[in-house]
Formats: sequence, structure tokens, C-alpha cells
Amino acid sequence: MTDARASGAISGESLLFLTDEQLRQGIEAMFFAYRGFTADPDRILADMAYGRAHHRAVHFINRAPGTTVNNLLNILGVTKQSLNRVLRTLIEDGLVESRVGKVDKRERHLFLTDAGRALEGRLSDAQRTRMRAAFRDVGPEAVAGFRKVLEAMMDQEMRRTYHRLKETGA
Amino acid sequence: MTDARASGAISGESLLFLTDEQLRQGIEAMFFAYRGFTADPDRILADMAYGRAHHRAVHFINRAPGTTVNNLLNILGVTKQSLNRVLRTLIEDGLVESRVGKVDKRERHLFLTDAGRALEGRLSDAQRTRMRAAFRDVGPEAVAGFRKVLEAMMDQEMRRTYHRLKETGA
DNA sequence: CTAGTAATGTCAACAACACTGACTTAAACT
DNA sequence: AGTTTAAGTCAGTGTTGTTGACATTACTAG
Repeated sequence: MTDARASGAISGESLLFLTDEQLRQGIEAMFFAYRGFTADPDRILADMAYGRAHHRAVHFINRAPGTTVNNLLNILGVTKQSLNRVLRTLIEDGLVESRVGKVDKRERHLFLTDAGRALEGRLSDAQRTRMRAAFRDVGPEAVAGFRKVLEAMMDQEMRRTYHRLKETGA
Repeated sequence: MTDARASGAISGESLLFLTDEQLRQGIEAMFFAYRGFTADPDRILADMAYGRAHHRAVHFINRAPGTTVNNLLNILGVTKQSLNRVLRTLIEDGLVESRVGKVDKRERHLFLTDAGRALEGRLSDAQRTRMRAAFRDVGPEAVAGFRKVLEAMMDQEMRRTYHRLKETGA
């Protein structure tokens, strides 16, 4: 149907990686890999009353300590009602601390407690272990390509967020 | 070539792609990229009474026409109750056809109808367009690396499924 | 100072999508 | 004949997302 070779003067070999079949394999690779990507932390969370949303919140609070609720909302891309439900349980359970802003008292700055950091560590370790193994298997050049493609697939806004976080942590 | 086996003294530069910071960036890249990856089909599905689960079902039925329910269950990695809910609406709405097996009459073989193929096309086009742009931006070598890392991140079972599908469609 | 806006939190209702557990039907296998 | 397999169903539950409406508090502009 929409095969790239059908569109005229394409040399054939040079753009083989852009055929519909190649793209479909890329799509399926994303689907199966994302399952693996989330599988390990999911197993840890299954025992608790927490889910993937809690993991994400804890991850980004750890990554950017003192972040405001609004900022976290932008990073996670969910509604405040949805985030609040998660945040409330994390605060009640003593994993996250919410401090009133000093400059702007409307803002709440979020921090992990010791217990929060402990959970974050467990989840991150599980996820990093898998990624480390994958990275080691394929070598640095493949890893560089992986990162390039993922970045190119993001929405512009998320790409900016991704870079901002990268600078923070580096 | 950057040989990863610096057996003994880790030089610092050679294994930079395996630092926790690099791994964390990889994790965040996966998170943000997956959002972009699903964003376009999600927008199309939002108007209908369908969601991501319908997309996945339609994708893999199109990919492997005549697949049995059990096979689809394994590919998607959900329970039969969960799949059945989705499949039932797709069949009711005339997007999927379920035919009794000729060899084994217990089995149901799944096919897309014309309407089903039409929807699959819309969803695939949206997703492929983004991936094509990303692939084109970064070039074939980065794409090869991307595929390598994703494959290395899958569970063994999913890797086999992924390869089986690849052979089918190539 | 007052009016407006911004940041946060909350209540309620709802939908999508996953799960477990129990059970049925029909067909195939042993 | 008895067991297993493939598929489908019913009921209940949990997580995570959504709208919409509303309250509180605090900053900001006129």
C-alpha cells in the first residue's frame, strides 16, 4: 500500500529503514520493550497499594526535589485531580513531604522522606538493572542511537522537559 | 570499536553509557517517548468509544490475520476477560470477524473486516508518520541502535513473539 | 485597597482497562 | 468415558485517567 518504494525515485537500499515494514517493526519493538521496561517495578508495586502512577511521582520528585505541584503536573502530563489522588496517599503514608513555599506561599514544594527514598531506590534499581543489561549487551553506539530516536519521537514540549531534567542531574 | 569489556580497571570514559545518570536518562527518555508514541492514535480514538486496548487488538489482528484468541492473548499479555471485552465490541461494531476453526472447531480465527482495516489504517498512519519523521531525522545507524536496545529490553518470551511477527511480515 | 488571577486542594461522577475467581459450553484428546 | 483445552461469560474490584464545579489562600496589577 503505502510502501516507500512506490513513491517514485527512491534508490531502494538507502532508505530501507523507512519502509512501512521497518516502521511497523519499530512500533512493535516499542510496544514489547515498554512492557519489559515497566515489568520489574510493577512487580514490586503489586504487593503494595501503589501502582505505576505512584512510581512516576516518586521518580520525578526524587529527580527534582522541591519541585512544585504545578511543575510535576507538567512533567507527568495528567490532571491535578489525578495527581492529587496519588500525592495524597504518598503524603499520608509518609513517603512524600509537602512544604509551603517560602517565596510564594501558594506553592507546595515536594520532597521524598527517607521512606520515600527507600522505595524510590528499590523501584529504580529494578528498572536500571534491566536497562543496564540491555545497554551492556548492545554497546555504546547502539545506546546513542536509541536515545536519539526516542528524543526525536517526543513531543516538543516533552523534549524540553527532558532536557531540563538532564541538565539538573548531570 | 569501544569494547565494553575493560576487564578490571574501568577507565571512566569507556563505560560512561552505563553510569546511573545515563541509565536514568534512558528511563526518562522511554517515558517521554512512549507518550509521544501513543499520542496520535489516542487522539483519533478519543472521539470514538474505543481506547488503546482496541488499537492494540486491531493492530495485531491486522498483522497476523486468522490468529486465534489464545495467540492474541499471548501477544497482548492480558487476561481473556480483558481481551474479550474489547473483542466483543469490535465484533459487534463490525470491525472484526470471528470464524470457527476448520481444523479445530474450538478455536476462533480473527480477521479484520473492511471497516476494521480502515480504522487500522488511520491509526497506523498516525503512528507511522511520527516514527518515520523520527527515523528520518536520526538516520539508519541510530535506528539500528534503537532497535537493538529495545530488543534487549524485552522479556525473552516477548522477544520470541517479536521475532515471529517479524518473519511473518517481512 | 480592590479586583482579578494563580496555585492548590477537594468532591463527585464517570470511563477505560486491567485483575481475580467461578462457571459454562463445545470440542478434542487419551 | 473421562480429562483437558479454547473460548466465552458474569460478577466484583482496583488503578488511573477524565470533566466539571467549587473553596481557599496568596500573589499581582490597577
